[in-house]
Amino acid sequence: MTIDRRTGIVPTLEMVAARAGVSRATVSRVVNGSPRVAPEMAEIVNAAIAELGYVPNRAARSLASRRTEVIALVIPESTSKVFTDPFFSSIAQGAAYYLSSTEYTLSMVISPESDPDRTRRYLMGGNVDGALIVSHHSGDHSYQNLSLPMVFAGRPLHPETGDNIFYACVDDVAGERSATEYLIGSGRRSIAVIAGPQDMPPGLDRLRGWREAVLSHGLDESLVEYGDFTPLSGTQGMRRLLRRSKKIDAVIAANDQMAVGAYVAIAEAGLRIPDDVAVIGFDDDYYSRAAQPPLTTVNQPSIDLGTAMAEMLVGLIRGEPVERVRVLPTQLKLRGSS
Amino acid sequence: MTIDRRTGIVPTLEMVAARAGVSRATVSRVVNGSPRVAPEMAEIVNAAIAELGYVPNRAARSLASRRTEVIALVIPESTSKVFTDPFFSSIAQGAAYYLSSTEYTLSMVISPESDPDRTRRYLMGGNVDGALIVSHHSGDHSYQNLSLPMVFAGRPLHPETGDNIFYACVDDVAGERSATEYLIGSGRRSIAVIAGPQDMPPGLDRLRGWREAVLSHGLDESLVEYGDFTPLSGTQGMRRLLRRSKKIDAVIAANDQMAVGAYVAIAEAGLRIPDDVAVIGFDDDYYSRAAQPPLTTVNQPSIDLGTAMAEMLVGLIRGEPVERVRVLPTQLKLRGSS
DNA sequence: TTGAAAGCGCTAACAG
DNA sequence: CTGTTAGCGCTTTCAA
Repeated sequence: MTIDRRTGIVPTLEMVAARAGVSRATVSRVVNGSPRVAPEMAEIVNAAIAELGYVPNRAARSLASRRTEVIALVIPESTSKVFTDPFFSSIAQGAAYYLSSTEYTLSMVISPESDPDRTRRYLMGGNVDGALIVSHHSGDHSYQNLSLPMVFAGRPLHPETGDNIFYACVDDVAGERSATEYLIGSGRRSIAVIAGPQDMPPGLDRLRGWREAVLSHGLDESLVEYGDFTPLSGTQGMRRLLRRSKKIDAVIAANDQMAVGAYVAIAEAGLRIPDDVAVIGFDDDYYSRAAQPPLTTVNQPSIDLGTAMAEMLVGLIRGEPVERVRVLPTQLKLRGSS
Repeated sequence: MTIDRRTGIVPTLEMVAARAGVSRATVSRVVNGSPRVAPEMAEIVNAAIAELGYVPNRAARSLASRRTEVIALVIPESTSKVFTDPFFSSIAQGAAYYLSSTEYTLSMVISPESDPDRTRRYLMGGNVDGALIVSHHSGDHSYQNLSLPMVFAGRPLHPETGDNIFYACVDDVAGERSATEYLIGSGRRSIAVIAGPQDMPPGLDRLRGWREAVLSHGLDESLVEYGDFTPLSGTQGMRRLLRRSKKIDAVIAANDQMAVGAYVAIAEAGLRIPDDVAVIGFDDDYYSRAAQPPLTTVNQPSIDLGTAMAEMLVGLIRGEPVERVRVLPTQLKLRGSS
């Protein structure tokens, strides 16, 4: 027998019970894998389920159990405009993958900045069991006071306010430090940086990683210019740097887009990559691979980040012990620009 | 009063009714915007709703009304591996945006190719009111026989089988034709093509667009090589083309990645873009913008595609008349490579 | 225009 | 280990 919406022949738990000659409670137990069912009984019930093609009704189950088995992936509207940003897509992908192996379903919620209460009401209205909150690089944890299991992407901007929040993040400091150290190790001595905005954790942390590395080797730590993560700002930042110093033999940008933007300024100055100036980015997104020469960059495992977040959240919902913070390692991808 | 999960103080419709001094039925009518309520009554009820911060319980509503207000976005697992592909992300984004203005919620479903029945059961188990099906370039409509409102991305591979299916797509033929005609109009006379796989609609249609254009101008239609949409295959295809003819003064690739791959072969041959050889891609993704010189390409409105699909689906679900096919126009983006 | 009453399909005590 | 019995919170006839 097949389920047919039009004719309304959707088998119910009650029909399964009748067919198997047991009570609804028993069928429910079998469906939910309760240990308190005799194996033979379970077999009979399972046969009936298979014959009827029974599928539990989510709404009924949710209403009775007070669990929704839905997890929200909350994306602020402004960042969703750059949802094509591989970073978000990857997180969504990682989360969706992990959740598909659980009983949870991933629901995408675009949170309009104009009406954050809409999202708050949705989250608190018993629609979801928990939420994954992704806000692009901003460290904005404006949802953090809802009493709902939540896991954030990235550390909070102000660590002191985040005493009680759960998040997964990438080790930006270590990533940028090791990239810088790689440059030092390959003989570069005048290493500039095009930093990101200093009001978001990745901007701060990546700059800090560079600074730690140059300082610990006694190199110049003054070669800093700031950009806003766009390619154009990378070009402009690089122009300023080259104007300030002729000796620059390497530059690190806080993301790939700015690094690729820097290519333009380097070419304008008649310099060659990597012979005259080595370039390293951060993110390992499309830009780095499509660049000519391909960009050496710090890979951040964004799919794993999504997986980690989903794992933590499911643990939280199930009441299992969960570490408050999960820091994922980065990896330097050597390509042609360094 | 605030909703509080822990203390269980989630206001119910019944509480609103008590507070407003009316029956639950009336509250329900107000919540659902029924016209059969006296305005003054509605006002009183709305006040009570606001005071209590009442939010309807989805599960209960769904159980009683037999509607879920959930729409599935189904992504085959294999294509979700390239979910970072801007094409999918954009469709998801467009759909999510549109749906956020409706009562529907978008649920991401990754469909494991190893167990398609899992997805079928999910879709037919009363979990969703409809589905958006995205399968990368494949024209695979294996879900097309489910009796559930569905809208596909892209035309079916075999048009005759798709008699009764709804889909939105981009006009690949016209897009590639106009790109080719642009090249002809700017004086190019030996226009080669790096075509995509011929077992998926975009591969077929884009090649056809090129062919229509060159034929209608009496130009050589033999300069065809095939790739698999990867940059490497673009490089290889271009090498073969250049080996076959020294006169090639333009090449069109079926996507941006192959076009950027072609850059490499063109450089190897000591030729310059666009002076010696003009290059045009298709998609307008990151590759085209990051390329040096920036790639002229055919933009496909993939966000709009997602919006269109969602719109069609909601129409279907509501029982409104909906056109079976929606074809979105492409746009030639002139950049530095042509 | 409003209210009363009967479920929607399932879970979860509580008995047995 | 299995069945009985209440609901979960809302919509929806049907009367009034």
